[in-house]
Amino acid sequence: MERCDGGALEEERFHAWLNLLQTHAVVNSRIEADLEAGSGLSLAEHEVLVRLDAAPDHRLRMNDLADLLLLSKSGVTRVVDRLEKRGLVGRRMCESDRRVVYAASTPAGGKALADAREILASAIQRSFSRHLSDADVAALRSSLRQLLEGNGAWLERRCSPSYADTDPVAPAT
Amino acid sequence: MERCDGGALEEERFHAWLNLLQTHAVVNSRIEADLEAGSGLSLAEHEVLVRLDAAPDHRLRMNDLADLLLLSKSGVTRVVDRLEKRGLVGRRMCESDRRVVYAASTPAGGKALADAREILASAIQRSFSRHLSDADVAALRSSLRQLLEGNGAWLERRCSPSYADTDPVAPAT
DNA sequence: CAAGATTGAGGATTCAATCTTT
DNA sequence: AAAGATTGAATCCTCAATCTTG
Repeated sequence: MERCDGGALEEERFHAWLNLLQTHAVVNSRIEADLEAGSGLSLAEHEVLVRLDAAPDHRLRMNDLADLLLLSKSGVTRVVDRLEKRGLVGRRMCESDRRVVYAASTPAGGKALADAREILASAIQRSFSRHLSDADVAALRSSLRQLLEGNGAWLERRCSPSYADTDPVAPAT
Repeated sequence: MERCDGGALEEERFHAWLNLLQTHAVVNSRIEADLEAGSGLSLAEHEVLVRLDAAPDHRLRMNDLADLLLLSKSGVTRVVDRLEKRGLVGRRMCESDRRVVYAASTPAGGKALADAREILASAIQRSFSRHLSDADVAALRSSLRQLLEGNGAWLERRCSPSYADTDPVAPAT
């Protein structure tokens, strides 16, 4: 607690939190703008394509997609609606349990993702990576990971989509 | 470019960015939920009150408020609308230039802010500060600040509202 | 009844257009 | 015409209610 110095430490942390807010707002909006301008995909749409691409058979149940995306279930329904209208994903029924719907990546979706990859990589480079040293990145990830763990939000599969070839654990369904 | 190792470094940074996204989403939603439950204020509304409270005469032009808040001008108009309906801020005309409108904190707004302070402090403590060491906080702030500077978004006054007593520069109008 | 998914309603935000004042 | 502020339309998101299937 703040018993040591009457609030200065608390201040320091309050500002650190403000910085996190600001940084996210600035970096994210720039990256999303670059991605959208270059590929026509929002970050949310892009992440759907990433997750589907990473999944076995390039498909996922809507529910599982919602867990991965940190988005409400209805939010996922809507993102998938938009992508489906554009032909980038499709819906497929499950034979064994007719309640579930699979979202599946289409060839066009795979191509859109491939096209977006370079664009996103250079956007991240421009607005994020370029400004940090290797040590910064390592320390940042460590702190961010502590925060995720501390808030009960650390799921390995959430944080390591197939963008990484390094896949230490099997993608458990 | 990624000429060093064929992509592993790039991967590392891509994941660091994903972690930033996730951490912001998780930490922020928890803190905002706590604040909203305890004080009825959203983070955006709270920040308006903070900025007005920090300003000379407890008032700011709508335009300046928009700069500070990292929100569009119309967004500010709407937040102020909501707060005005609840009596927490008021609008005042400027005599010398009748185009400008001041948003001014009311006594009720000051009280709401005072009430919210403890709630927000403990929310930040619970979902953020508690999980980081002093060294973590220092390193995190350093990295985040580099990112802000690198993206041309570092404005001292933006990142140090009057929550801090330390006010090195005069709040230029 | 519980689980998976969708739909409807409502909130918050942004862009472009508008209005007023300089 | 330019600056300050607001408004309208559109988008995206969430919550609660609903529908279907197990």
